[in-house]
Amino acid sequence: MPELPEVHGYQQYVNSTILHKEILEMECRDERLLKRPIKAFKELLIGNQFTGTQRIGKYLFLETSNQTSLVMHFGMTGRPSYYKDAAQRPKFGHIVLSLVNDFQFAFENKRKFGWWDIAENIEEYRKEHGLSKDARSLSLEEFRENLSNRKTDIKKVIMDQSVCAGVGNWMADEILFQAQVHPEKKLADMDDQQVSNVYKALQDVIETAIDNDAHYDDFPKNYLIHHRKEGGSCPQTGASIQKIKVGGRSTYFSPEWQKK
DNA sequence: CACACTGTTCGCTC
DNA sequence: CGAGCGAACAGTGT
Repeated sequence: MPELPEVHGYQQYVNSTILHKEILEMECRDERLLKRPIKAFKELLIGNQFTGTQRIGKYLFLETSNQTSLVMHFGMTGRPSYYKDAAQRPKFGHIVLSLVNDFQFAFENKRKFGWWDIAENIEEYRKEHGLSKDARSLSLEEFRENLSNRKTDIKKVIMDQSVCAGVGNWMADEILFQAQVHPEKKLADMDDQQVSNVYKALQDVIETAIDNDAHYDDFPKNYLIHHRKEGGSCPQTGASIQKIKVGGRSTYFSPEWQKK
């Protein structure tokens, strides 16, 4: 599930559930989800509490009372879950924190592509991991800088987390649909106006998704997402939506509407 | 059985 | 060294 808007929602969820509550225990059922020895996480978390959060792209940072942050990445199938009764532990809640108020916090991760890490300093961590500033707070000028002179398809470029952190597969398709740009268009063949159209669509799609709590059914009628399947009907032209592979990912677009 | 999936990371080539 | 590319990772759903 999680691209930028979903992780934004997870951040709100964390903020309203587990901040400022002492962590008593940590249990992890599959340590492949941990980027460091479990001992390091326990030392950081047990007896401590979360004090705030930051989100950069799809990465969520949970700050603790001693500066160092817990880093969460949800992969393709992750979400947080807060519940009281241990019997309510979700089926895929592979990592669980027990809190002082008898509530539990589970990191659900069906497909196990998500992970936890530790960051001493969030800004340094961001740079070390090649993340741009969060797409939502990126200016047009910064967006242009991050594009530099990349040679590959525009879709691959905007999905690159060092260009505009937070964009994933469906958002990239939606952005390019709104900007009327073909996903295989090369940056070198785009003029300034087209680049700024992509930037504007990027911001619009993010805000629309957040306004609607990442609930796709509520997105505007003219969004591709309602028709994002092979043979779907383009909400602008009525033409048949086409499916291709770009950068190994399924890509949907409207042939006449999105020009190469 | 084959394939798809809203993501990242690794190893390889250029 | 960096960009680009394809495969790998793991599990579930159709």
